[in-house]
Amino acid sequence: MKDIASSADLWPIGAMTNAFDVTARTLRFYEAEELLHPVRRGTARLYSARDRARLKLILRGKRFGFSLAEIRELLDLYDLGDGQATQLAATREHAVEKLAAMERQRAELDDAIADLRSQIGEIEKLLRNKTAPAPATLEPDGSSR
Amino acid sequence: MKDIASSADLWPIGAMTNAFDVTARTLRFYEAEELLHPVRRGTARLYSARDRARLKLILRGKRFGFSLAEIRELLDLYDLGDGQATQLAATREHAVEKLAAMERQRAELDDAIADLRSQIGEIEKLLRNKTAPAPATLEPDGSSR
DNA sequence: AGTACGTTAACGCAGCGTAATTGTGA
DNA sequence: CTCACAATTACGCTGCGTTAACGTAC
Repeated sequence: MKDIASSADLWPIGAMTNAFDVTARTLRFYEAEELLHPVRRGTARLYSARDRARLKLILRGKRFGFSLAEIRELLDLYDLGDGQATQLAATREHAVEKLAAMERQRAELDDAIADLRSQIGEIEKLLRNKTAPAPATLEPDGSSR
Repeated sequence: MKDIASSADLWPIGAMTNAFDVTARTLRFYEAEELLHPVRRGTARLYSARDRARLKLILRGKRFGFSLAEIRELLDLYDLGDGQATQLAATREHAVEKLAAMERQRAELDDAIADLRSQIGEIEKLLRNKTAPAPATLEPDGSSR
């Protein structure tokens, strides 16, 4: 019998470092932190498509400032356990909370973006009529919104 | 002559710590990091409305994970210098880049939010028909989109 | 006006806690 | 390559001892 199953899309650590531009050391570190769970063939690590998907999420999470702890929590939400209803319900709760937090974060980011946009507008205004005195920036108490 | 001008909305450090819930130590630290530039009366720090607006931006920036270095850059964009046209144009360039970066960040956050939403959908599907085996999560290569 | 006293804050530099690697020697 | 553990680096403060300036009360 051909042994197709054993090479079923499992990547060794070197392939991972090439594909994702992380060091092997870091992959082992993530494993120690329980973010990844490659299977072993003997002592060598083999990463499945699922591991690769998880790594992708990890790296994305890092890019916008989530800590590894937060990322682990997120990943756990994606790992539906054995499907016990109560367990699932708890996971759903947790996910909904996390979602709300992320949406708040996006709202703040939107505010910051809007502020920066209007600041660019101010700069361009100054550039157009290069004579006006135009002192103020940052309104005293831009306040609520 | 009444000395109205001297009390022109300048807050001592204690007022700041109360209003913003930061320690005096932290305010001094931010000053050392050139994020704030309170004026001095003698040796005492006095914070203007502009300083307060900046602090507000600093705290918001922190809330969504910007480093102090990034925040300082942002603040600098809000500080239009003496209005030299070339200088202004450079500032505008910089601001536009920063804006693009923030928009990329928001796009990634949107992706993460969408992923989490759909994951919640999956969980709820499982909760509805509590019999299905339903193994998979995290598509092998969710990829480009 | 002078002065005592309590509060508030300045200074400065070492140290701390966490997070995320990274190095090392086997 | 593996493992376990120590060391490092970056960040963001934080503690603390000491001194100085104020503000009100007498």
